[in-house]
Amino acid sequence: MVEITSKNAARQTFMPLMRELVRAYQAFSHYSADGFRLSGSSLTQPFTLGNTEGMTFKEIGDKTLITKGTLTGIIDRLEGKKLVKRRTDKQDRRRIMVRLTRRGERLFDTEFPRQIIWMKKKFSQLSKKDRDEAIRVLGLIREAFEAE
Amino acid sequence: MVEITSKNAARQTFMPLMRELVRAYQAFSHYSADGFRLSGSSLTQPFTLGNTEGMTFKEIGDKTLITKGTLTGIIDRLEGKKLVKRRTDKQDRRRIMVRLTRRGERLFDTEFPRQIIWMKKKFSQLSKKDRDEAIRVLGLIREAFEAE
DNA sequence: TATTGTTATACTCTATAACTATA
DNA sequence: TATAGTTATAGAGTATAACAATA
Repeated sequence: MVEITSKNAARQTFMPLMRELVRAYQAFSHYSADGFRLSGSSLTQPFTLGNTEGMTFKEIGDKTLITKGTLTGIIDRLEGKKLVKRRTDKQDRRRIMVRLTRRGERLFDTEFPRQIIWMKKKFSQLSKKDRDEAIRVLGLIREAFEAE
Repeated sequence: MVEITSKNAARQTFMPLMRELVRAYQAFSHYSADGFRLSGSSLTQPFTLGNTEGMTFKEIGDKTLITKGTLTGIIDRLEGKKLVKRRTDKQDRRRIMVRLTRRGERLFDTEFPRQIIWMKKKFSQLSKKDRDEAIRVLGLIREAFEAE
């Protein structure tokens, strides 16, 4: 049924994993609770600025893999919504610190837990053992792709 | 160090998994070989039209979770590049079949294997056992989020 | 009436290159 | 010169609502 070629061998071996990774992430991100959608690599991820003293553009970019030009626009929009504010670093005036405003913090403090509760309902369908396994193997995948 | 509240309990329990899922996917998708980038839920995923007789807009939308208005634009662009073509279904003239052109097939036949080879280099860093585990737990995650 | 796909609208994310200000 | 961030440009994905054609 299946041709035995090295091309097909590779497909058989890695396609299912690749597909499952995409599908799992897609299901996860697409059905995130509204108002706090977790898109691929954007700042809407609550992992970035919440519970920090602020970060420079450079730091945010390094962490999220967003290029600086793109980041300016994203921060502009968040600033427009009064969720973050810019502040020039006094030591090095090229640097600009970005930090949550009170309103931004309030959003993270209210919306984020709501999101968590919703996530909990979903992730609870996995056993503790399976969740630990998931964390472990996802870490391996990340390391493999981060290398170089 | 950590407050013991139900909110924090949820964070402790599910945040690491959530974070690893996002980071692993991010690393995977961001470093995909150029020219064939795998974005979140777009048709650039080789899983959609390759090796099919064509699909209707409805079918593609259901499979990729892309809404119909968005899909029209995506197909327009692919058609502009002469990678796909539209054909009205004769039985039900409301339906339009989308199918790879010869050029589209050629792209999938050449670029896709190249992508696979690159993926192989990365995924090979995981043992067979870990890859199987990854497929299994990612399937569980997908099922949890797809339910309802 | 219901379904399939299109159009119009508006917004976000994306990268790149040229630019300004600072170091 | 090098680094941090902005601006300008161009393109792609996103959803929604109103619409046309067909069933």
